[in-house]
Amino acid sequence: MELKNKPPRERIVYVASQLFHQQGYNATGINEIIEKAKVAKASFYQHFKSKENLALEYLEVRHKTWFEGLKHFTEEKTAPKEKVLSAFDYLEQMNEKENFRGCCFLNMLSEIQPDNVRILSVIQKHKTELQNFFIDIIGEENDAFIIYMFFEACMIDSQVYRTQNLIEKTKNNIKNLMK
Amino acid sequence: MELKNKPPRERIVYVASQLFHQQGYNATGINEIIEKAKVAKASFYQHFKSKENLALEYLEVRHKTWFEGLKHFTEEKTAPKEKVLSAFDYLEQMNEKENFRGCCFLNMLSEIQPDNVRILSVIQKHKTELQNFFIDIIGEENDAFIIYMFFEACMIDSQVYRTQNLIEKTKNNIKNLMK
Amino acid sequence: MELKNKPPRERIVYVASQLFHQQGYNATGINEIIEKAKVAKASFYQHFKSKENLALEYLEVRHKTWFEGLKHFTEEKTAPKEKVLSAFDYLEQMNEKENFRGCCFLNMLSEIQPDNVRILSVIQKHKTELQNFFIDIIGEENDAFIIYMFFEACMIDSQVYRTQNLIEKTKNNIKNLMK
Amino acid sequence: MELKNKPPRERIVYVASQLFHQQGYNATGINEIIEKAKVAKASFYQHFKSKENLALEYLEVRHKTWFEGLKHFTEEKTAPKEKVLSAFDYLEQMNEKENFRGCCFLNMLSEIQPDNVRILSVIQKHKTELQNFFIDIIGEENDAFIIYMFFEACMIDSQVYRTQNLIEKTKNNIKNLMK
DNA sequence: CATGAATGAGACTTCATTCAT
DNA sequence: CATGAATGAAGTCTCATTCAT
Repeated sequence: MELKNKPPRERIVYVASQLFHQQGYNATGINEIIEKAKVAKASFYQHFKSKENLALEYLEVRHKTWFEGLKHFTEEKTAPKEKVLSAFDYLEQMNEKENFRGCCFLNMLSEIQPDNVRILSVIQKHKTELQNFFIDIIGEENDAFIIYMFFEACMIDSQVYRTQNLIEKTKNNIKNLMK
Repeated sequence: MELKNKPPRERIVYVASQLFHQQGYNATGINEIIEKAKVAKASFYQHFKSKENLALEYLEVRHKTWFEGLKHFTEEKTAPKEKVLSAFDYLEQMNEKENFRGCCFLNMLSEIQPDNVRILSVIQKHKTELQNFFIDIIGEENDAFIIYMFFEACMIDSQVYRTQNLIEKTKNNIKNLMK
Repeated sequence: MELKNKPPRERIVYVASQLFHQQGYNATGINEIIEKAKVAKASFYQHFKSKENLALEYLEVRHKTWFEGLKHFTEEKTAPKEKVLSAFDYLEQMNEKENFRGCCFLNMLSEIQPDNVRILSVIQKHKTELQNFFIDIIGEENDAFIIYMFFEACMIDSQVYRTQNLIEKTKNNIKNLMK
Repeated sequence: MELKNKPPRERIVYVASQLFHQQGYNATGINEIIEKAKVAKASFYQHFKSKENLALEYLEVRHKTWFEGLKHFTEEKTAPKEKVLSAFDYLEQMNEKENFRGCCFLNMLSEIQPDNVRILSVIQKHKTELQNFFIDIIGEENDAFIIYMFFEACMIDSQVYRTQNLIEKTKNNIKNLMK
């Protein structure tokens, strides 16, 4: 992605997204962001009232692009079973692409304070949409929640062990479970 | 827990455990720890070479006590199904007790850098032992992994929504699935 | 020198120069520097990436001003002998002015670690320029080195005993040696 | 040198001497000393009331052993010229042996505060004895001071450039100057 | 809309020293 | 004579944010 020609605001969001996801939210300082985004400090605060506001934008953008990617991956399939399996393929691809850093919403959840409702609600919205995604595919709510749980656990497990092992196992299980 | 009469090292670990779990690792400074543990800063560094070393001890202690709690909860049951169900009861109880802060190992995982092998391996050890815990109960490995995935997902989900809803649903599912 | 109206960076360098030279490099903390320079700590680190970078600037500035002083002292003389003698006069004057603290490059040399190439090379540059200064005046290299050695030894000796005694003796010797 | 079987006090002085000379006085902490000397902290303060007292002992010991080494090097020669030349040989040998760290008395001088009379007087004593050493050999005071200045300057110069170059030049000069 | 300079508060860590045993 | 635990002060450096231009 060519940053040079993008407007400052986009550069900030892009750089921050990389850094927040790879090193964590608290471990990433404003200074590092503006330096790598080649933006003056005051310009940063012109666009974002605070670091937390940047975090919100980061999550919103991620929410959008992540689901776009997911839908792009699954839309070519028609059968529910195939759609579900390609959701797990998407997971594997993202793990490779992003170095097994897991779910950036859950990572953020680990770092925020319990009273931070603004960020928490974005995280909740994201997970609720994921649940609805599976409900839409599968139809039956309880089964959809089981797949959702597999999905969440696979995401976590691949972050813990930095492998796709459990995802592969789970795809096999799904092949047997869903007729 | 009465801190006053405990030796400084224990006070440090106890206070740090509370704070790391409730506010996160990076959000908790040495200053806050020593102030609440009523310990001089240099005393802290006499006991722990660095903050990371304290993190390691925190995770090791947590690993030990968490499994003690889990085993204490499940050992009175004999049937595998009952044992599994009480593991989820344990989860619910911990959520209440600790304000839905989720799994401290996964929270720490979100905050460390990818190259931090020391801490990562403690996290991996913990999750591997949890898998083995379910394998021991259930016998069959694939089924055990499914329960493990339910467990992980429930832990995450209750941290996201600050409710026990998914845990309750999952316990009902398990009652039907395991005959 | 009126500090109040100077920009922060100059205030820092000026105050640090005084303190480094009078108390030594390691004995002078950032806190003392910023307090006396009336500058916030973060402002300091905006201007200097580290204390060592300040040390480098300190030596560079000193290198420049010290030679300016030396040349100012000697340029009014024409005969080599007179030029050399006024170099020693300069030494005496600096001793009085700076409380017999000796050569700040040699003082720094005592404090740095052997692998600190950045600072070492500034020190070497300074001493090489001093040798060249005497070579330019005297013409013959071996004789110039003898004067250089006298100069170095006098600088050291006056720091050890806090007197100008050896300098006076040496000036007399030079009067006899150089015809 | 086998440290294990020596009494604690000797171990402290030996270790401190190495560290003070190689890394500097302020850069060497008590903790590093007692750790490498394998001595408890309180034991250290049983033997030395303060770090400064250890510094004094370090300099006193060094003063003794350094002159022993010098005399050992020069006593086999009879002619003044030869004695002087072997003093410079001693310098070269010490440079090699101690990694061109220069004169530990001058290094200490760079680190102490101007009002530290206790340490200053040890340094002065050492340099005075060196002057007397050359006076004893040469007889004539003024000539002796010239040799003393050569010696001091060579010591400094070899610390600056980490070479023996100026020492070699100076030995050649002395061969010509002293008939 | 963009900027470099400045900031108070706090980060983690080490200093030389003393105390109770 | 020896010791491990504890300490107040200070060390260097970074945090998110604001200000004047």
